[in-house]
Amino acid sequence: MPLRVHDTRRREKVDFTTQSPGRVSMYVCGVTVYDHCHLGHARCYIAFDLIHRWLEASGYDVDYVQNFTDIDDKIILRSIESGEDWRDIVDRNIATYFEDMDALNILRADHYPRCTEYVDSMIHIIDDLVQKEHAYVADDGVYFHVDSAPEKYGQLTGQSIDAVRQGAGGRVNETGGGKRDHKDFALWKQAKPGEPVWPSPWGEGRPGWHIECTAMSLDHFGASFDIHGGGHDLRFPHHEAEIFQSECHTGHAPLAGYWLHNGFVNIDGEKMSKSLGNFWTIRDIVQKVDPFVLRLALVNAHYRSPIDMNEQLLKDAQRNHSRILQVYESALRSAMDGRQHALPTPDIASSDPLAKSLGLLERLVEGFAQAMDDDFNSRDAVAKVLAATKQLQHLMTLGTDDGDKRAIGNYAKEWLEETAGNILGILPSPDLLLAEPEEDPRKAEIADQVEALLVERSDARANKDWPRADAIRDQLSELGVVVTDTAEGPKWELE
RNA sequence: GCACGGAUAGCAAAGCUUGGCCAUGCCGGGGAUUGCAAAUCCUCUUACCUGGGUUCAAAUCCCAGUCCGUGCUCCA
Repeated sequence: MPLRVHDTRRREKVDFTTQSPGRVSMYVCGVTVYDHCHLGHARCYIAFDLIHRWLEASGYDVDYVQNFTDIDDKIILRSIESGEDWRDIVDRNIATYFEDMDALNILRADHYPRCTEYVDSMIHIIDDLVQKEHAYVADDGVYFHVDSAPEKYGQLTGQSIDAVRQGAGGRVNETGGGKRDHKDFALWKQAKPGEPVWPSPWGEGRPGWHIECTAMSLDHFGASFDIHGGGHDLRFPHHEAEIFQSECHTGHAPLAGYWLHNGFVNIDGEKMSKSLGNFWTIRDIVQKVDPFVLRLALVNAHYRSPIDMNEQLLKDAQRNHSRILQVYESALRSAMDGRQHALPTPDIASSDPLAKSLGLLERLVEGFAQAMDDDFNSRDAVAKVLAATKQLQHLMTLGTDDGDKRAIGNYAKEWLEETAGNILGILPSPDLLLAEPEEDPRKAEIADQVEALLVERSDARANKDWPRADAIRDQLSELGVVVTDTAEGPKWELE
């Protein structure tokens, strides 16, 4: 069953093959570290984390590079505003980046290059582009001349040069600075007073935004690599600029075998932006929402579709997540005791309910793999896991003795760990799950009072005095206590 | 304006490349269980934007149209 991926450049799903058998080189554009990460970053890096995990699970050795843009206008602006050294801003935000990504259970990439470490190679590439007359030197920097390679235009957006000229309207003439043409973009920016600078053949200055990814991908992978990823917004101009720079510099095309772009996150139907006041940072959200629940909510959509974040979505994710955890927890518990038997061969047509149930679960795990192989369709994969939780719950009722129970528990545990755990990344560690939850101090305060009322209520119930029993429950409810009657007797929780 | 993507049940959202079966979860209906609740289990109803076409058969393919989102400027 071949893996198929949607390539932005070809605009269709195609079979996935790598340049070097069994190995995948993957470059994903990282963050500009001028501030905390937001929900959109979470979506992007969870999407590529899933791709990373699935490729590894499929037997590929993945070399995953994700950069940090650690010098740019916004960082300089922050530094001027706050008086803090730009290097301190950058270091601090990189540290919080890793904290946020760890909280979301995102596995580390193999390399996290920073663009300021690559200024020399950027200068070398720019110099080469000037030599080859793909770039020109102006008063205020060096620019890439797009008309020097018109055949490369519009590869990711499908736009022709003429179309852009039309669409840009009045802006076409406002080339600004030393740019000869509206379409051209900066490779090197001459320093303004007070800005951080690096020496170059064109005077002191700093690199333009696009050139860093060219330098870093070239350094790690050479002229061509398998997957280039990033947010949907980066297709143009950033990724098209990379195509120009890299392919004109190396003479090798295409730069990347597959271009993957994740869809955006909206909040309550509106674009997330600071001006609308609906800007969610990852740190803020994980205060309110379990990071695993957030991860499930984001994974529960195809990575290319836009996703609308709202209360209902999180509520659904919360519910689904706790159902999965319930099953996982009971699997862990029954896997612990008793001696293990061999389970029957899974057979969907069998009259043995155990063999049949196992057969259905085998089918679901195959469905999970098919979903992930189909352009990393995590939405469908989640559906398979949810369908499996019911089946696993049913399976665990089928054990007739301890040996069965343990074998079934182990089977359920492995089923979930293979899919929800290792791939979707939404299972907490077993230790964490089985640990006794910390007692709420507010609970201890009223415990005696509640226990006394519960005893009274049990007496009332024993005497079939239902009005009295319900009155006590109402009384408890006023204390903020919810009572549920279970087979082991009444239990209570704070609301 | 140009480009890219989308329109599926009350809601969210897969499936469309390779036409024929079935998404999935929530909500709602019915039932089991329960003194009643909660939880759990069983079960059911409700769909493929519109109009044409192709076909034994269309959510899926073709043609035309409508509506929506995003990009074209720093953005994951």
